[in-house]
Formats: sequence, C-alpha cells, structure tokens
Amino acid sequence: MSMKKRATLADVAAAAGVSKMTASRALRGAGDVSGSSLEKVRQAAKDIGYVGNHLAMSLSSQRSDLIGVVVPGLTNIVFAEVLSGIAEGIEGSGMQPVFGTTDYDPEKEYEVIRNMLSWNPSGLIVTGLDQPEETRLLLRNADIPVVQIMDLDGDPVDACVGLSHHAAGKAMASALIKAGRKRFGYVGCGLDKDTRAQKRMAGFKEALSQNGLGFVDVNIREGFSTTKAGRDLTAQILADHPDLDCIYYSNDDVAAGGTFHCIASNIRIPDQILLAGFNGLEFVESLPAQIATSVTQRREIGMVAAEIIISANKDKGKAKGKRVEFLPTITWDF
Amino acid sequence: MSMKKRATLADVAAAAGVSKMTASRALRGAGDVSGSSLEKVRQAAKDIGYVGNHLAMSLSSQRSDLIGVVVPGLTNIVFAEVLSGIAEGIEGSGMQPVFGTTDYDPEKEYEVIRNMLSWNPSGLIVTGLDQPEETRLLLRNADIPVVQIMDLDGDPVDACVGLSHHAAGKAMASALIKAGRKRFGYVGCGLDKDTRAQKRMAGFKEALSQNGLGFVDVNIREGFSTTKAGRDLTAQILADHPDLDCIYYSNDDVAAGGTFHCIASNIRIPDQILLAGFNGLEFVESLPAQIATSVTQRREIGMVAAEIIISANKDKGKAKGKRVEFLPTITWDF
DNA sequence: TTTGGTATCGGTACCGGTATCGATACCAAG
DNA sequence: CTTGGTATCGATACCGGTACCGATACCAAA
Repeated sequence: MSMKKRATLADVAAAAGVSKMTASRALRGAGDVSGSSLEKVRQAAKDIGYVGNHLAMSLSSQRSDLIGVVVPGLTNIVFAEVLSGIAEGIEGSGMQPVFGTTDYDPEKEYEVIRNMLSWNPSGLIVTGLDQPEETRLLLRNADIPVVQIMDLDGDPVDACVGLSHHAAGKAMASALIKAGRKRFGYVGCGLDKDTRAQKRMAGFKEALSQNGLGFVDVNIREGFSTTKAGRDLTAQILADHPDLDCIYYSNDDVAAGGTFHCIASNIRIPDQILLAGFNGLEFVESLPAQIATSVTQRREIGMVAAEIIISANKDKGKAKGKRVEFLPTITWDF
Repeated sequence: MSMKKRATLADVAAAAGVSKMTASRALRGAGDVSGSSLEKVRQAAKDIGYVGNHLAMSLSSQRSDLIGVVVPGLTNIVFAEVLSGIAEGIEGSGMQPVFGTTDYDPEKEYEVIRNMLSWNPSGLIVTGLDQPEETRLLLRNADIPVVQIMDLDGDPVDACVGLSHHAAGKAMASALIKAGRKRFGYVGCGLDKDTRAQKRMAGFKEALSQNGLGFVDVNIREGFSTTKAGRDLTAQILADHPDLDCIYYSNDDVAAGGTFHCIASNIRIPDQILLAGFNGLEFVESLPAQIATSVTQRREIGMVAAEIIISANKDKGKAKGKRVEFLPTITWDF
C-alpha cells in the first residue's frame, strides 16, 4: 500500500482513455477539451485520488505558485500578523507562501533570499529597505516582482508597502510635545539591529530638537523586545530620573512593561508620566492605564503586498515600482 | 539584462569545461570528482552567479527539501512561536518551511494539506489530532513523516509532539482547589472551534466535579482570543457573580484582559480573586498582579517536530510513531 | 465535390536537474 | 605483458508535468 507510488497524470489519462495532454488540459481548465472527455478525466482523477505535482508543473511551465516571504523573526507578533495578512491576500489564488527568518542578520538574509530564489518563486516579499548592495543586486536580477514591506524610508528595489518610521517617530514626538510634556526618556530593545526602530528614534529625536528639547535619558538593551525588559528598563530609568514626564518606547511590548512597572509602583499614568509605544497592538486599548501608540496596519500591509505580487503576475509589469503608504494613526485623545 | 535567463548547470559545466554530471557532483559535494575539476566548477559557478534550481533538483531526485506546516492561524503568538521553533529546528538542514493556515476550519485544513502534498514535501507538521477521517487518510497515504503537534489527547497518524490539554486543565484545577478556591468561573474565546481549549476546559471541569465542585458561571464568546474580550467578559461575569474567588481562562491573552479589568476596578488579585490562564506567555511574569498559568514549551515543540522530520528523512522509519510530551508547569507559588 | 475553418486531440520536445551505469585511464600486482 | 582494481568522468534515461505544433474529423460555404 505505502509502496505504491502516487498516481501521475499518465495514470489519470490512461484511466480516462485519453492522452496525457488532454488530461492535463482538462484538469487545468484550459480550453480545447470536449465536455465528454472533460467529465471522464475529472471522474478518473477523483477515482484514482490524483493529487498533482507542483514540482513538475512549475518546472515545465516555468512559474511556481510560490511566494517567498522573508521576515526578521516570528517571536514578535507584528511579523506574524503580517504573515497572516499575506496568507489572507493570497487566499484563493492557489499560491503558497514559503517563509524564511533572518534574525536581523544581513548575511543570513542574503542566504535566505538566495535559497528562496532557487524555488523560482512568483514573487518575493522582503522586510525592510536596508539590504546591503549585494542583496539588492540579487533581488534586482531575480526578474520577479519584489515587494519590500514595513518601511518607506529608503530606496526600494521594486515595489514597497509600509510606512515611514522616521515620520512616525516625529509625529509622536510632536503630539507629546503638544500635550505639554517636557522631560523625555527613551527605552528600547534591539536597537542595534532593528533599523526601523532606529529610524523612529531618530525621527523622534529630530522633532524634539526642533523644539529645543532632547532626551533626558536613553536606556537601551540588546536582544528581543520583551515586556520584562520594558519593566526593568523603566524601573531603571525612573530611578535615575524620577522627574521624567514622558517615555517613548521602541514598541508596545516594551511600553507594556513600562506600564506595568508604573502601576505596580503607584506612578500615575498619564498624570505623572505619559508612556508612548508603537504598533497599536490589540491589548493596548485594554490596559488599565492609557498609553499612547502609533497604530500600524500590519495585516493590511501583508495583504496588499501579496496582492501586488498576484496582480504583477497576472499583468506583467503592472505593479512595477508601486508604492503604498499606510499612515499610522496616533491613539491618544490629545 | 533582465531578459537574460538564469544560468543553468549546463552553463556552469560549459564554463568549467566539464560535463553536466561532473558539475552537478562537484556542487553537491557528491564523490567521484577530482580536486582540480572540483575547483574549476566551483569557480565557474561563482563567476557566473549560478543559483541552482530546487524545482528541477527535487523533481529528478524525488525529494524536496520542503517541510509543510499547517497551523490554525498566525494571529495568535502561540503558533508564531511554534513556527519560530520550526525555523530554528531546520536551521542548517537546507530545508524550507511552507506554511498554510486553516482558521480552525476542517475543510480548509483538508485543502491546505492536499495542496502541500503536491509539493512533495519531505515531511508535514500539522496542528492537532482531531482531523476528520478523510484528512487522516490523506496524511497516512502521503508516505512521508507526519508530525502532529500541540496535542496528545487522541490518536496520532504518525508521530506527535505536544502535551495533554485535558491533563493540563485538570492539573490547574487541582492546584487551584489546593490553594483553597471554591467558587469557580470560566471565561473563554473561540471554544466552538478550538478543540484544545475545549479539552482543557473539560479536564478542568472533571477535576472540579471530582472534588464536589463545579463552575458557578461560564462566559464564552466566539471569535479570536483577545485581551479586550477577556476584559469585557470578566466584567460581565463578575457583575453576575461578584463572589467568585477564581476564574479559569481559555488562555493568557484572555486572562490578561481579566487582570486589567480587576486592576482597573480595584479588585485585589489574588486575595479577592485568583486568575488562571494558559500558555505562559512572556508578559505574564511582568504583569502588575500575579496570575497563574500553565507554561507550555512552544518553541521546543516546533523544534522537536522539525528534528523528527529531519531525522526521519536521514534514517528511514527512524522516528515512526514517535511521541514526545512536553509537560506544562504551573507557575504559582502554592 | 472541393475548400477551408473550427473543435478536439495527441506526439514530441523540452524544463533543469539527478540516478545509473558503462567507458576510460592509470597504476600495482601477478 | 596481462590482469584487475580504483578513480574519474560522461552519455543516457528519466522525474511529471506543459508548450507547441501538427493531425484528424466534421461541417458549412463555394
């Protein structure tokens, strides 16, 4: 039973009493097949339990129904949500996502992309715009639609979908200044590798200095963004500077930790101190204390990226160099 | 430039002055190649920028370096972490994960698995044990290693890695009873589809009734597990039963919402009420109030599943029917 | 009746690799 | 000098589909 090889198109054709080609056309819904043989082939395929072989199909037709997705990692819910959006975007198109993670390591990213290209994917979705030139060359020469996501601050290889993190940081700073805050701290994780968090911080800093302000203190840790790190770093920065009236965090996970520290230490939010994160994760609105955040459209970014690739495959050159911006909105009733 | 087709093995062979076969052997590190031609081929490949074609390789060698992963969805961090573990487990093996989401829909699951099989994957990782018979047949006939993950309560098709949710629910109930709690409530989301949450609840209920206890109230909502739902449902159940001294949640996300409600409403945790979740997500230990949870090893489950598939491919039949249990531990200083 | 167009089908040559096996060269042993 | 073993290499036949083009049948128009 298990020794029996999987049925091939030839088996189906034989069972239906037609040629391989007719069987192929019938199952694909390509034309030039009479109603009667179409029915015969379909029935035969069902009887035999024919499954088809994407490998052979892709090789011979030179296109692969595979979409490569490259993200830094999946420990952060943000990229999981992007993947989820991609999965939704390709729904019904018959495509399959293949993914690879880079751990924010450019060399690993290069290898992952290289490896993906060897599957002849119909498109590539890559996180960020800050690839080294060697990687960009790889992408450009791939001759398939490439969509870079999550970031708009930079020079895209082809299409891109996302937001300007620099602008997002700047906007948040402006909002916080307008809210009357004066003594700013910054708390973050993984700033050494996460270029988008760097850009937000830079934008934030720029807006501060345009208003004659600056960070009173900056507390950064390497490694993953965790709630625990946020709580610890916040305790630390507030021990050093009890008079801070605002902290900007690298993202909501870290900001949540800050929130928890303040609640546990009876520091009143937002009267005494205002906390601001980034992403607009689901739990933020339910926190027992209100914090500010920039809501990003992660699912939508994934969806649109997937759709661009699909439409670029249907209509060659259609989405060339397309650029889609999802402006983040700041949640806070200033 | 972009019209130029990708270099093939034949191009490399020509450039190196050897036959296709020798080039193939050289690049794969298979034997029967002299040092000099090995060097020539490697150099030629590098010069040309040869990338290789997994499609052709897989088709001709009849194995595919692809591992199919089927999860309910990626909106929940739990499955994202499993994927992350899988990515780590296959690190360095040259395999690539392809994933598909089912949205807890059995029919969609069937289609996704079917579609994946057509890529001739070297293995399949599928979430849960509760597939309908038709799907099980598909998996059994696939004649590749299949690992079902996250659940052990049931009859696996082949190998399985995970935990008993029924036992986990029971264990949590026992612990809470031992802690002196008497009036139990239950709050959950998506119980209609999530069979593992159902099993936890059933186990919990069983332990309660073995101790002459029961749920005072149960508040369930369809749809995703969100913090907001947890907060709302908790407010509701406590409005109806202000005297509950313990609530069991379908998972940590929902439990976090409950925690936030209690903090915002000045309900003392854990004196007045003890909250218990499931999963042991990272943020739980940093919450401003201590809640109980069962810590599951999600990354490890993914890693081990991936490793089983890899070893099963190296050593045919090696991991047949293997079963690995990751006992969850309850975090609470009872 | 001849001509030509349309609908339906099948033969053949690939797609880009690998498995298999036979060929060749070269050297040590008999 | 013959024999046999080992190292190296290439020709050929696939893997399971699809693209391309030619063949056939049938019917309407000339």
